[in-house]
Amino acid sequence: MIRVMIADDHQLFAEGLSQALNGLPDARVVGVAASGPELRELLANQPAEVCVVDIEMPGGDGIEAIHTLGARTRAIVVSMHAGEEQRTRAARAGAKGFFSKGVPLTTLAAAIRAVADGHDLLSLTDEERDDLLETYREAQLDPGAASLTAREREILQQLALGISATEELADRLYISQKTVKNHLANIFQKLAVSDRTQAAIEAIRLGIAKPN
Amino acid sequence: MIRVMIADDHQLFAEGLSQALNGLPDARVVGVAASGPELRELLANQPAEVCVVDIEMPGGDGIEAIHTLGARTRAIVVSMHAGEEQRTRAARAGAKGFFSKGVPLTTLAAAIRAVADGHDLLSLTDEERDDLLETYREAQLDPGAASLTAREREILQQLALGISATEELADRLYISQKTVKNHLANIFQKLAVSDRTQAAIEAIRLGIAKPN
DNA sequence: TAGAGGTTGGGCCTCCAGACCCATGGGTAG
DNA sequence: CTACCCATGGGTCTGGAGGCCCAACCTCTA
Repeated sequence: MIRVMIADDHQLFAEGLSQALNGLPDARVVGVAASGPELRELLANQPAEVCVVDIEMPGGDGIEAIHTLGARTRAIVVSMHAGEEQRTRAARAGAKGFFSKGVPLTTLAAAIRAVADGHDLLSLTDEERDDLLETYREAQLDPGAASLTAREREILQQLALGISATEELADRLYISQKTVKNHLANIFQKLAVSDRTQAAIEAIRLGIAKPN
Repeated sequence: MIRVMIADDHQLFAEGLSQALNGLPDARVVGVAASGPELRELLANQPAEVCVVDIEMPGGDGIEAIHTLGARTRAIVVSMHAGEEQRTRAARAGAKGFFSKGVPLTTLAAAIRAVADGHDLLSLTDEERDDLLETYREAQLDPGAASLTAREREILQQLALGISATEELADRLYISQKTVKNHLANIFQKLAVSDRTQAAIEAIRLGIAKPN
């Protein structure tokens, strides 16, 4: 689980991004700051692996805040305007990534994973960076969830959609009720849960069940 | 359920806001556009009650798009810079609300509910508007969820956290297992579900279980 | 003051969920 | 060719989930 902190003076953006990142199965937003100083304050009490910072913030902008982050917390800079001079400013400040706010969420998510893994996106060429991000496109699931088979995933998806009865699950998947129960038993073990209610909750949390 | 559409060329913002609004129990984002023309196209195939439009968009900005919305779909304009002249531009275009991107998410959520209810926030004084938003602060829950009692809500919260066993629920709430089962039976009826798995899913969907 | 609704419990019953065994066939990797 | 894993399915058993009925007690309100 990657702990992420967000710093942006536009609250609507910060809260939206926070919700979106929390929707990822492998990241968790642990704090939202509206300024550089507030970010430092939050980080003093709450560790985070990655920090998403807006370059344009009133009252001492994000660049200064990055300098004081320390080695444990790496920064990704986002900006409204993706100019080359802003990119170099970010790089000089020690940021590990730089993105325009026009990029898709999946790109930022991949960047967060890559940076949390120790990569410095700003030391790469555009092509190298895109290739690297591609490999981080999909969420690193929990060890338990990662070992789920395709069929088990199917069952979980249905379960998270509210299909909780064994009979209905069997009907939808065209298999016997006994097989459904066997699959569920395996799922319980892999996810370390004890019944289908907890399995459904875990499935939603892990993002296995696609919301629409 | 209020159907919301979002138009913003900053994809990161649009997707983040989309996720955040989908987190609300009484709203659902049915489309995300990156430009005015794309918004019109989406609306042609998919109705929506409220539309959140960025005023600054390349290639024919949001203002023009609002003109063509029609009576069913009402617009709320958001902007990076909350200038007075932008507000009047939005008002003249027929928008029903105007907000800086610096406002908290809850304010936008309240505005969406108010506008969906037929209010025109731009025809009010600041004070009147704030009062009105205050009354729309909390989500209008589904009829079923709305009739849940405080105790039933507590049970649901625990359930959505993964406390699925009757015994554990009873222990946490300091009541007998029988009472837990009675409460659950009432919850099932009110939410129109048939077991605790479906109840937990509904609780998460309705936002009854606070994520953290 | 009487009634309504919420919370707390009881009893009883049926049936299914989950735990623990097992076997077979198909695909894949060594 | 031989294992191994997966999907499929069987059997059995016990505990608990959910259905249905009921009753105290409390608070609030008409």
